Parts: sequence; C-alpha cells; structure tokens
Amino acid sequence: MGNLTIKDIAKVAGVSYSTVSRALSGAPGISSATRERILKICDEKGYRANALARSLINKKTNVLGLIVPEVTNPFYSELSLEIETYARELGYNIMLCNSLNDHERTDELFNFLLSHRVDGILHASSRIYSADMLKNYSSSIPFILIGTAPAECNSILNTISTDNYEGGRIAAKYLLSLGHRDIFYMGYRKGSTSHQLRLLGFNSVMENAGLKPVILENPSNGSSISRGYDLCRKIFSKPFRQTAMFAATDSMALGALQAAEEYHISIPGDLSLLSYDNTIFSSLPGISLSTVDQRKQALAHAAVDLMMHLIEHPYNDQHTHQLISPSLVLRNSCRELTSGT
Amino acid sequence: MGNLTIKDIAKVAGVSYSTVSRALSGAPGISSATRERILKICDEKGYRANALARSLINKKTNVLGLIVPEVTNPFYSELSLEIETYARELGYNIMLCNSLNDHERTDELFNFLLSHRVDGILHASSRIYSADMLKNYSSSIPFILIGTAPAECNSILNTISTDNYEGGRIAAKYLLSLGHRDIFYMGYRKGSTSHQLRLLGFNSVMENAGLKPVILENPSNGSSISRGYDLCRKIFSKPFRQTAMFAATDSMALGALQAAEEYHISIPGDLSLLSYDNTIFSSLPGISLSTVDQRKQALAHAAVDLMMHLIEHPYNDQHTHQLISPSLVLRNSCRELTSGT
DNA sequence: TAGTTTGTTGAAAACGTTTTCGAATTCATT
DNA sequence: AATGAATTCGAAAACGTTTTCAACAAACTA
Repeated sequence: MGNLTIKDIAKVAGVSYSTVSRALSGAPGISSATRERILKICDEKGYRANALARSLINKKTNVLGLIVPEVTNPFYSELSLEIETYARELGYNIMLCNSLNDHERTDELFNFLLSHRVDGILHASSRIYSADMLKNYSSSIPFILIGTAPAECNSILNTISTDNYEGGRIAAKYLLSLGHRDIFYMGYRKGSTSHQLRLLGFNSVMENAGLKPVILENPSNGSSISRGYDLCRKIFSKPFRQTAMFAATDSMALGALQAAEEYHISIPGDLSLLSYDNTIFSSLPGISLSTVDQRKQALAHAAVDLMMHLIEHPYNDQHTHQLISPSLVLRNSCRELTSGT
Repeated sequence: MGNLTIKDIAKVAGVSYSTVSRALSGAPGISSATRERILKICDEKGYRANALARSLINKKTNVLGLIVPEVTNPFYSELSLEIETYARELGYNIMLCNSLNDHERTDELFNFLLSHRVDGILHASSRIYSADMLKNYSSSIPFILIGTAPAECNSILNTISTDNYEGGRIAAKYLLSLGHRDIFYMGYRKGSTSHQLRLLGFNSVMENAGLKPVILENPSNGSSISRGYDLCRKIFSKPFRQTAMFAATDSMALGALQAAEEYHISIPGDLSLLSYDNTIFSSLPGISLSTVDQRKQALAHAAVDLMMHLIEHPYNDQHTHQLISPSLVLRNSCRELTSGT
C-alpha cells in the first residue's frame, strides 16, 4: 500500500526527516513556524505515523492484552467493555483474546501477546491455574490476574477480584434474614478458587446459625445454563424440604429457572432463588433474579489503574491483592418465609 | 525488559544473526544441523521473536481489526467470537474495538487500526454511515462491512450480511401460515439499511396477501430492551386487535415480553411473538422465542474468507456483496390462530 | 569586535527483524 | 589435481521511526 512515511513529508516540506519527527511528537527544539507548516502538510497528505516503527524504538506499544474465557459470557463481555473503555481514556488499547478456558490455547495467546510486545497482560479467569504457569506469565511482563489465585501464588502475582468470601457471606445472611433455614448451594465448582471462597463465606454464616447447606456440585469446567439445568432436574424430580437456593452464578441460576419451569416449581413461591454475578441475564423480563453484584466497573477500573502503576514502576517486586466488595441487588426471585413454615 | 534478540542467540550459537533468522523462519539455505542447534538454543533461552520488527519489514502484521458497536450485545459478542476463532485458525489475530455506535469514536478507531498497520478491517454495524466515511475507509485498506450499506456505496465497498429482505419475507410468511392477519411490526429503525430491507421483505409478503402491518417505529439509535418495552407499553395499555407481533431484534422482543408481563398479556396465548437474531437471549428458559436466525457462523466464515481473498489480491477493484440466507428457528412464542378468529 | 549563549536544524545511529548479494566452503566431476 | 556447481554462511541494506550529537546561525554580552 502506498503508505506515506516521514521521509515523504520531509521531502515536500524541504526539511530533514528528523525535523518532521519533532513536529509530530511535539518535542521541543523546533520553531513553531516550521511545526505548523509540517503539521499542515501531514494533514493534507493524510499521513499516519507507523505505530510499529514507533513502538520498536520506544519499546512501548500502548497496547494491553486482555484474556477472557469467552466474550459470549455476559460477565466477561461486560467486564471487557468496561476495561476497554477505561483503558482507552488513558491512552491504551486492548487486544482481546478468548482462551475458551483451554490451557494450551491460553499459552499460545500469552506467547502471541508477548511477541507483540504488549505493555501488560490482564488475565480474567475463574479457573485454577498451576503455580508454574502463573509464575511464568507473571515473571516476564506486568501481569494481573482478575480473579483469585491459589494461595501459593500470592507472593508472585498481582490479583484483583471481588471479595468472594464476603459475597458468600452476603448471600447467606440475606437468605437467613428472610427466614430460610434449609438451603441448597447449587453449582459449586471445585476447580475455581473464587468458588471455594464463596462457599467458605457462605458456610461461615450458616455455621454460625448452626446450619448447613446442601451442596450440589458442578463437576464440569465452566458455569453454563445447561449444567445448572442438569443439577436442578435431579433434585426437582423428587420432593425436597429446602425453601431457598443459592446459585453460584447467573448462568447456573438460569438453568435452575428452566428446570423449575419444567417441574412446575414456582419461584419464589415454592423456592427462593438467589444468584451471583448480576449480568444482564438477571435483569431480563420474566427472570428478574435477586443477585450478588460483582461490581464489574469497579473491578475494571481497579485493574487498569493497577496496570498503569505496574507499567510505570516496572521494578517493583511488591505484589498486591485487591478485593472489591460485592453488593446485593434485590429483584423478585426471593421471598420472606412466613413464620408457619 | 530483558527481551532476547536474534543477536543474543547468534552470539551464543557462534553464528551470524542472519543465520538465526533463517533457522527461525524455516527459510532454505541453511543446513539442518545448524538449524536444529539454533532452534534448541532459542527454546532453552526462551527467545520470542519481536513481531513489531518482523511486521515492519514484512509489511504484514497478521492482525485484523474488528469494529463492533458493543461486545455486550449478544449478537456481536457471538459474531466476534466466531470471527476470532476462525481467523486464528487461519493464522490471523483480531484487534477488537467497540465503536459504541459513535461516528467520532469509529473514526478514531479506524485511524488507530491503520496506524497499527492491520492487514484489514472488518466493520460490523447496522448503522447507516455516510458514503464519504465508508469510501474513506474502504480506499485505504482491505475493508469489509458486515451489514448493509446504502445503495450508492455498492460500487466502492465489500459487504456481507444476512439477506434481510429474505429474512423479512420468512418472518411474514410464517406468521401468515399460522393464520395471523393483523400484525404488529415492532422496532423498525429508519436509520438502519438492514432494518429497511427487513421491513421491505416483510411488506412484500403482506401486500401479496392484501395486508398491511402496523408499524411501531423505534426512533432511537440502537435496539435495546428498554426501547422495546417503551414501544409495547404504549400499545398494550389500550385494547388492540392484532394477534401477532414481529420484533425487529431479540432485544426488542425481550422488551415486548417485559411489557406483556406487566399488562398480563399472555404470549403466545393472546399475542404471538416472532423475533429476529437468534441470540442466546431467545433460547433462555421462560423466554423461548421463535426467531429468525442470522447464521452468525456462516456470516463470520464468509467475512474472514473474503478478507483472506482481499489480502491476497490487493489490486482487485471488484466489490462483492454476499448475502447469507437466514433460517427460521421455532420455539414457543407463536401459536396457530384457531379458525374461529 | 570577539566571544558566548541560545535556538533551530541535519546527519547518523539505533530499535529487531528479513533478505539480497557475494564469499567461502564442500563435493562431485573430469 | 583442477574445475565447476552446490551448499552454507556472513555483511550490509532495508523497514519507519526516535533521539543524540554536532553544526550552524542569530542574538546577546562584554
């Protein structure tokens, strides 16, 4: 393509190309007369600086890598839009990649981003990664895990996540406050640190009240609607005494709704349903789930802010672990238990 | 950062750096013995080629720009995941940008992508752009509009879209086949060429049957749930004789559901609802919309395939306009009208 | 007037690759 | 043993920028 270079501009302006560079970068050491003149020529000719050459010499691309499991998951699409918008305000662009929750692919993406010399990598994931993998990632570039890392990684990793322990507590407290005593905890995923903490928080409140939830474990790798559906079908097909259910994600909750419809279980009439995530799903008409909000915007801002800090202070070995406090969003899927059981 | 270069590798291997380059690129003119030796060293030392330098000299980045209105819109998130996955298979990476349907921002993004010397730009949008703007985009780089352009742009632009005219026809035929005669067309957006065609197709079938739909126009810029809700509230608040409604997008249909719930209008009992898009929304439990599928995967493949062609044949002035045939997906939001009115 | 400072510009090196060209080595052929 | 072809490699230019350094002119100081 006939892309103009700085030399072409220099030729028509009758100056050396270093002068053009100075005019464009706003560097000092050039008279404002020639600067104006050169900028005008650039504008007329439609010159566009080559970001590759610029980055090559500056050792700075102003691009951040963002790895998410899947943009089709509303939680991650909402998060990534927040991150992109805020990063752009600060002069950074986002290279968005879908890991599909696959280790091998994640590795590939990581290498891709590194060879493109992005200035930093944000990795959003609820999956548990091996310490080795995370260590490898974190050692070569400013790196932030949006999510919860295994404890052994805390000294080598920056993390930002919602306070899942607190989120679990909030959920349990709310259900107890409505008078529920027999409660399902549906969709617990062993392979996710954030899920572990969420359950721990939930249990801590329950134990305090001398109670225990019935845990329905999700054996698979991701939280999909169909998994929630499968789990709930099993228990809805027989009578049960529980009056409330906490679903570990919005997707799981949707699956529960589907199963409830099939078995003519009214929500919240027969069963109160509390969810976690506050994605667009939970506010849909006919759904209207009460849910624990992960505050994606706060998460996004904190992540980008920290990334800016890491980029500006590359030799800082401190690793931070920020927790964003979740909040409760009430809609119409939970009801107070009337005293007569 | 201590990033290794080709020269570092050359030094430890005791060869010139051109030899290392040859080993890495798989070029001929090097003995397999030294190649093996060099590759082993690269592996051990963790060398990662600098894609910027490579692209600078090759004039090829293997990156495609993708501009969508918002990833949080399920239609675009599903489309972009399909595009990313397929492009990656073909050795290309995607730089995903959200235009937020804003002209100025779109221009910025476009300039950003150009200065990063992406190999091509895919622009997904249902918004009508000025011919000048599109001309400008299309002239400087392989460019594909995923959507429908104004007719005057056909000679300067490559486009790929679902056949909206046919989609409109399919929708109308289906509703007629169920016996409906009085029909709402809800959510028509003047500012979108694809919406215009959709309506044209719909009307062509209706006229043939001597009928006319009642058009509820969406005056705003995007199709959101709340707009559909607003439109439907107005008409649901009074009695109406229509027995079916076609919603121009899934989001609009969700708004209709919400309004219907509020006014105790049963769907499909009192009103059959047919939608357009087949996003994940339409298959959600308790929603289950019959809808016209835009076949996002076919769309994505066609777009990427065409882009590959454009990149390989840069001096081809032919402009193509591919249409993907939509298909009907039946769920539970439409019912057959019993003959006794 | 000579010397010093200040302001403006150009030449050239650098960033990390790929690729062209020519030189050196190996190997077969006579 | 000498010639030629084939193979393997290194030197250097190129990609489009930024930045350092030196050169030069103009303006000030004494």
